[in-house]
Amino acid sequence: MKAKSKGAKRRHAIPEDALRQEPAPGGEELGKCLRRKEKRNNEGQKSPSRPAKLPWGGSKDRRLRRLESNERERQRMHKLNAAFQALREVIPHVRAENKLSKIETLTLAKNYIKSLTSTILRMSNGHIPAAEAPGAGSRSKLYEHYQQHCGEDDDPAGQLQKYSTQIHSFRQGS
DNA sequence: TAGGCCATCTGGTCCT
DNA sequence: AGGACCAGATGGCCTA
Repeated sequence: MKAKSKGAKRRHAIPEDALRQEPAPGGEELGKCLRRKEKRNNEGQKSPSRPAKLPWGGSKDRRLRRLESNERERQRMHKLNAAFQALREVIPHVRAENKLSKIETLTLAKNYIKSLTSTILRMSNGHIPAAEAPGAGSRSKLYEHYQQHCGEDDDPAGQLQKYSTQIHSFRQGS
């Protein structure tokens, strides 16, 4: 994969002032958005059911709400990215210099969980102590869950190998 | 230069 | 009603 040493992020959050002022005449961000929207509106409407709405065409109040909504969306995405970062940090063998992409992180995490699950099952012969409590079935919930999601023919012993192979391939790709 | 990845904007829909 | 969530669109940055 590639090194993601992006410099200063391209876009900047719209300053607080923008929430209270008319859009700056030369406001780059706003300008870009307008251009994009214009382009989109000029290209045939993809969803005829959607009435074509003019960018910032509403009232000042509508524009203000849009900007606030953008800010919330930004914050939401930042939280999502923080969660991705936290996930990267608990997956072993993450390359130190090259950040895993989101898709890599999810794929690796999935296989890591699978490999851990198969390891636990192997070590406990399919019987988790907690599941042996009165009222619990003879097969652990973990085992049932594993069978349900991994399938009977998905060799549990192969999960670790699969995970290791994947880590290796990610490393090679970097 | 093409392709991958990402941040951001945006409008629709769902939920509280 | 307003916020959260989602998916599509767009453009910037980076590497091969």
